[in-house]
Amino acid sequence: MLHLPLERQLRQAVAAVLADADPALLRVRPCPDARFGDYQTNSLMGLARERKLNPRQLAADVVARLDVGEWSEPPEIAGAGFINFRLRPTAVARALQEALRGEHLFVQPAVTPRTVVVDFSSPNVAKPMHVGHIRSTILGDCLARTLRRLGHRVMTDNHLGDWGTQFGKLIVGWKRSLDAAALAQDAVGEMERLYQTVHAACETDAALLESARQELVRLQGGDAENLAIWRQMIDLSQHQFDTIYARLGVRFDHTLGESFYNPRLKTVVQELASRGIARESEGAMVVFFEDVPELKAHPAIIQKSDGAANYATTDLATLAYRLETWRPDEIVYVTDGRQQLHFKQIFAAFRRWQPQAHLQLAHVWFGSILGEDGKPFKTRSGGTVKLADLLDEAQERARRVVTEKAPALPEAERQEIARIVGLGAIKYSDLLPNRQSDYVFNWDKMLALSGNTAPYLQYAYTRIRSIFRKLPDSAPEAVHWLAQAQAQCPLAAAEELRLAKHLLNFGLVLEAVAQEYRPNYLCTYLYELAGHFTGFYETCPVLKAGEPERSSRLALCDLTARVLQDGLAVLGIETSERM
RNA sequence: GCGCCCGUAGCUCAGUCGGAUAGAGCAUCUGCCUUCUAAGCAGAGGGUCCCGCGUUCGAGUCGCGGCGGGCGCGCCA
Repeated sequence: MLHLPLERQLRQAVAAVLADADPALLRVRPCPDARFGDYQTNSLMGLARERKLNPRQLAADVVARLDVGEWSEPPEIAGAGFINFRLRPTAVARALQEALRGEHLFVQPAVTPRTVVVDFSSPNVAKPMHVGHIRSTILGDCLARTLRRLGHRVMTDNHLGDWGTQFGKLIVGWKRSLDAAALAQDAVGEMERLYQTVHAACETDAALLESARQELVRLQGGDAENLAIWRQMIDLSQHQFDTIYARLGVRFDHTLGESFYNPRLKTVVQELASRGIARESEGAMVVFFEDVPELKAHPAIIQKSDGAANYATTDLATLAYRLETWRPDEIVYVTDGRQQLHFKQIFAAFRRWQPQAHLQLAHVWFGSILGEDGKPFKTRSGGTVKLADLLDEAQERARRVVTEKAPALPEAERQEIARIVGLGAIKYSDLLPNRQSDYVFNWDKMLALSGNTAPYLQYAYTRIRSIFRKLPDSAPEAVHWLAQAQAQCPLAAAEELRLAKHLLNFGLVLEAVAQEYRPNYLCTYLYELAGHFTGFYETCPVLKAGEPERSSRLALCDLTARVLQDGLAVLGIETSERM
């Protein structure tokens, strides 16, 4: 967080040299290589180019006016016009003391908190949650947690697929071949069976297909019996969703499914039609985007030729409802990449509909989950992999490892560790790759307990906690270091200083995650933090060190544990005291 | 046909928006447990960043053209 005063001073210095330079373009970032220093700015080279100035001369002029001695050694000009800063250890120590006093944990809360709606997960009623839902659920939850951690107001909303043509077939199945015992045993499995049975039969049975259509029409028309069946299907499904979300630790502020917006659909269509945004084409109501080159060939249908609305209509109604009700600054949609065109259409249609709205819209998309063969991930028999089974297997595999590595721990504790490690492994392996990459699902890699994985980070945390368990009750609290550190610089060892400096960048990384919707930045940061900690752990004895090193190192351990725990919590991953 | 994304070490992938000598994990090889948890650490080898042209002080990153792969493209969501 010491890049902040450096950046502030840089802006002042540049303003003194070039009064009209845009301060927003002036940034101080961590150096890519510690040999150059701790922080750098490369902004002056861009500035020099715009104005046809000599970049090194500009850097020299700026450095001459740069007052950063409180935090940094004298800045150095390097290369084509970089300015490098090397933090003074006393400034690092000061930031650590603030954190020990509880003033911050290396995160600066947002100066202007925003209201952000995060739309994610969105499973379908009457279907089991499967691997296809995992990325949206984990990514969306992590982004919500990141934004909250930075001090923003966040509303999570689960836009359930609880309406649509599939309910015609489901109701036919429910009425004709429902197995009550199976429903009591595994409601979602039974509903899935009903749908698949009827769907397959409709291929050859035209009369059955017609029945399904009629049941759908009755449902849409408000038929009491069909509505009751439909509501029961939602309740049974919601129970399944709640079970999974509880296991994953995912929480929604709202669960407003597609059906919630049914009463608003007609109005949306009428309004778009009357405003000339949508027009009739081949019997359907269609929004054309002649002015958007990318969408010129891709108009959006908002009402089918049979008069029914579709998902574009629902999404527009949803968007408008959220805007009216919650007044957000931003809405984030977390879905897979195949819906890119759809969201471009929705956003473009919305801009034309409500051009005055100050609302940021983000489609945060992610790649597919593939099997080892590079094709969409399936079970050996070719079915979809159910999320509950996936979580079970992760925990079971983790349990075997825990039992092998820590046989002395009581059974109940090993179970709990296996839960934390197994779920952590799944989440971390999902958040670690760039979200836009296709994700190759691999049990061994996911649950590998070495390398850049959740267990490695969780293990680093337990090693720290283990030190504190060994602390005699009479030992001074870590905060006692405060008094000692006033007079002397305790961060003498290179490993200590490196670890301490890395702690400072926690907030910077969280901001990057929120800015680009990329949790993998946080994964990388935490992995580096754990790496710096183990480097420190190997070379710097803590409990056996004399004072003041001992207190200083205890403080460093305490802060590292807190950042690790907090960072993992932002990823939605728990920590354990022992492993 | 058009659009979006991808192509980086043997394998799986990062690369913070154009910055400095391109990084990590796995795998391979060499060391390190009488010492706060070895689920660990230290070190080594390994590269035509798909190809070509361009933009500029500087390109894995931007533009154009190819090659290869994935996905999408009016009444499913």
